[in-house]
Amino acid sequence: MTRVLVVDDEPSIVRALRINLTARNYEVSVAIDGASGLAAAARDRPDVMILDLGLPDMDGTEVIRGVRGWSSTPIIVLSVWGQESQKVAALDAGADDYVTKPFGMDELLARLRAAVRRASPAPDEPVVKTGHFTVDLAAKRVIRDGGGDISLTPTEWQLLEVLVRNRGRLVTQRQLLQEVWGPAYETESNYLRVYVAQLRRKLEPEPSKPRYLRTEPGMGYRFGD
Amino acid sequence: MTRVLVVDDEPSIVRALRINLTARNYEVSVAIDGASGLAAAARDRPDVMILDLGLPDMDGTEVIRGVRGWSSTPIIVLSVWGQESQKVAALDAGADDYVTKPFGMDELLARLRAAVRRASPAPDEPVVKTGHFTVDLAAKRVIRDGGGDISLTPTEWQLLEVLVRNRGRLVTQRQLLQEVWGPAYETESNYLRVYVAQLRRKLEPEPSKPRYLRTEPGMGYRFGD
DNA sequence: CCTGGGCGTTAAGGTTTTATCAAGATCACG
DNA sequence: CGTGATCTTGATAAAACCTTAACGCCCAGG
Repeated sequence: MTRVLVVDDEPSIVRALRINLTARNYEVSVAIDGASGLAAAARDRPDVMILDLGLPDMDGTEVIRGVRGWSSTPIIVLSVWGQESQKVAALDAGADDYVTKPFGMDELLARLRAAVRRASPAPDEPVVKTGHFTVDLAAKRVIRDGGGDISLTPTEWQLLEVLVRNRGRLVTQRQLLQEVWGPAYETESNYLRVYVAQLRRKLEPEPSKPRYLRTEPGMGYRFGD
Repeated sequence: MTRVLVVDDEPSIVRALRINLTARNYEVSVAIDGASGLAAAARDRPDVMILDLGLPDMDGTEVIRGVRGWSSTPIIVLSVWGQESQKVAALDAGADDYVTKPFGMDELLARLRAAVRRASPAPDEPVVKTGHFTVDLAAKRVIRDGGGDISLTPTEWQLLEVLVRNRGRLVTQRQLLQEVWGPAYETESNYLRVYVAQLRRKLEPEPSKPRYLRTEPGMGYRFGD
């Protein structure tokens, strides 16, 4: 289910969006100012954001920059008609699209679909096989060779997913922490050690001699066979 | 240089776009109907397309679908005001953005920049091959010809990275020390000797007769084959 | 022939980073 | 409200890494 974060302080707009989006099977969360919008983006990891530029507490482009610092989640911006320069500033700050109020719900929904579609360009090989187990990204399953599911906790799964999507490539500790725990946890590298160890215990044939979940000391981890 | 394909049959718009885009250092090509637009897209491989929906020969969404069949080049659509359903159809067909005529050139340019930025996440050419090994900057990996990873420590990587990014060029000791250890270490040329030696031991077929990591006495080092 | 500077090599010490374990806190669910 | 699973946090031992210093080589210049 696609998760949408709406950042807007006008109750009528929030209400309209919530109803329409929920009816179309989006999962909607709402923030009513910039600061809580940034917090919500970090916490909820929405698949797409709808952001009103006329927020009470901070400039819309600041919010965009705040999110763009660590995430490439698509951002669709809302603003009143005629603010040409604002449009330009928002797009240059990293917004993906722009809708003028009052807007037609159909248009907004179409732009939303377009944004989400653009953002997910990875319909590639959702199944990765190694010599000892198979990871099915789409089905969220790990199957041991010779049969038998390996069950992972949500955090373990997220971590494995990031590594597998970048298989062969080194993923820095920062990036892992950011993508799994959020930008506020960039320095909590202990979490990584604990969870990498758990994954190794579940996946590796010899957990003390990791073959698939490899450590690159001082840099990060790498999934590879 | 970014290549833009404009598909529009209104001479005044074509002229305005050509002037403005050329002035901003885009390379502009033009087609005046849908059929030649599709042909031009296939032939020129533009980095981004600007497409007017009101073409004489075919429906705009058909053009979009035609391009989307084989390419993910960003498409920005132009159309007259008020055709709400047309917007929706175009976005759903695979357009990336939508601008209503009459439009402000600033806005169009901003949307163009946003579209190009989204589409090109990889500006680098991060793989360098020599006769004995391959350096993949993005994956932070060195692979020996004949298979087998060579693992490097963080400092070794940084040093190798600076040299490889400047391959063929002489890099002074100062520059290396500054980029790897920081400006305070400009004179610690002993560090360089230690780490260059380590890299040679790991990479060179004959470490005592360096072929890829060459010393330029009194000056610095050079990566080359 | 001697001397000194630049470079290559090596290895020990100290520091930082990582693996592993275990217990307390928190969350989800009935 | 209780229970089990999951997540956080801290401690400790092991491993990897960086720094530093010493020594030898080569070559140019005195």
